[in-house]
Amino acid sequence: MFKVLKKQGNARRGEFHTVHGVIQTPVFMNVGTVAAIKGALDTFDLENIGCQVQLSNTYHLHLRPGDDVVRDMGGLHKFMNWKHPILTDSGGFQVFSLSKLRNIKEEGVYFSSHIDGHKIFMGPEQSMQIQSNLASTIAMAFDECVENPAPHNYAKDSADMTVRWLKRCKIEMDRLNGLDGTINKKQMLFGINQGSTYDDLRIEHMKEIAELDLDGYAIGGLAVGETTDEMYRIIEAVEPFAPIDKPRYLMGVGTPLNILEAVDRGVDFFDCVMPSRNARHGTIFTSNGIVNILNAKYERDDTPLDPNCKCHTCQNFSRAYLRHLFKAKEMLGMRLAVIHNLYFYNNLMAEIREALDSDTFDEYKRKKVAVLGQRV
RNA sequence: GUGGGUAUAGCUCAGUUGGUUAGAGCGCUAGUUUGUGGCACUAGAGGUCGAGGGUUCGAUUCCCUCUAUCCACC
Repeated sequence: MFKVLKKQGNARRGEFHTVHGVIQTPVFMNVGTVAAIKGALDTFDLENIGCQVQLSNTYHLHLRPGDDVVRDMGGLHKFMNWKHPILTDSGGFQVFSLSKLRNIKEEGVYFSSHIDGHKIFMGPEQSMQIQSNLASTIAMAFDECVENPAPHNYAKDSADMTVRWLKRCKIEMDRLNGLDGTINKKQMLFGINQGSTYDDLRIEHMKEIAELDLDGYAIGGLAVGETTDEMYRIIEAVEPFAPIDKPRYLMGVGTPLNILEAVDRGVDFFDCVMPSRNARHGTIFTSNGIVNILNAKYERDDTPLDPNCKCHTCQNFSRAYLRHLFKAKEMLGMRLAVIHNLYFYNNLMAEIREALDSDTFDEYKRKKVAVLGQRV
């Protein structure tokens, strides 16, 4: 159940109630594709960072260790010792991003494993069954993610099929939630809006899936080749047609700036690999802008990554030490950088929520936008 | 001491049968990263080719001397 506590313009401050606890929104979900946050973080680290929701991946966990293994171990929560909500991505995007040889049909997608190349079939029913075995809090619908730019007719056919797939997902999820052996019988389902960069397709698609009374609505197929302005325009076009009493989730986005702009346009949920991937490559987000910790100028810099940050890394270690760890390719460097970047993202969301609570979001956003893209 | 080898980018080495602006890998410098194939990708800087002399229209390349260094032998 989703409750909007406050609104400022289109920006929403809300609460999403789940069997695994309440999610305060707007929220950033930390990406742990294979039931692990890359950079050697465990779930205790995530608690300290202030992470509310973790995202894991249907496709990856199906391949390894196998969703049947996770089910037999009591589901993802027990398996990785995480008590809070987990959202599982459906595998639709991975088919699009990982597999070059894929054959998309009405029944589902035929493609080959990125690990050993063996043939795999996944359709809406398979995706729901796997996610039910994983027993996540929220399951995502199985969709086709179209790369931008795409021809209008291809985008329309794809969006139409994604609606048909979504209906099959809902039927299968309802069936699975009713089975005796199901671990999480209250597993929720989010639908995914598609339609490439075409306002008419996006709006028509959103209207159709809004009728299905799902637990939440995602906007997918963005940040996959279109410009940032197009992305904002699509969000604006679709927002009026998304149910107001359900959370909106912008999939795979984005930079801190993207998140501020999307919150301002009515989005509640986010996830992105950017804080963790960039951290592993030495790009650090700070309250003063972006730091590339590999830069020579930090060789003898005794200050923390971000002087205003309260994370474990900034409280205890210097830029000079972090740079050394990265140069030496020590795992610890990645770990400390990931801890910081994830803290930064989660803290950004906490500040956004506070600003919305105190009706100062506009002012907060204006201040942040001026600084976030800069290099330190 | 004798004989032989080597000397080219910060490092390890290619190369030129003598011919425009001398290459690679690593390192270095900077940039990129958006529902994550675990450490990726893109670009850039950097060399009077050990020193001196000779042959030649022209030498990093051929010859001589020196220096450094490695190996073997005494």
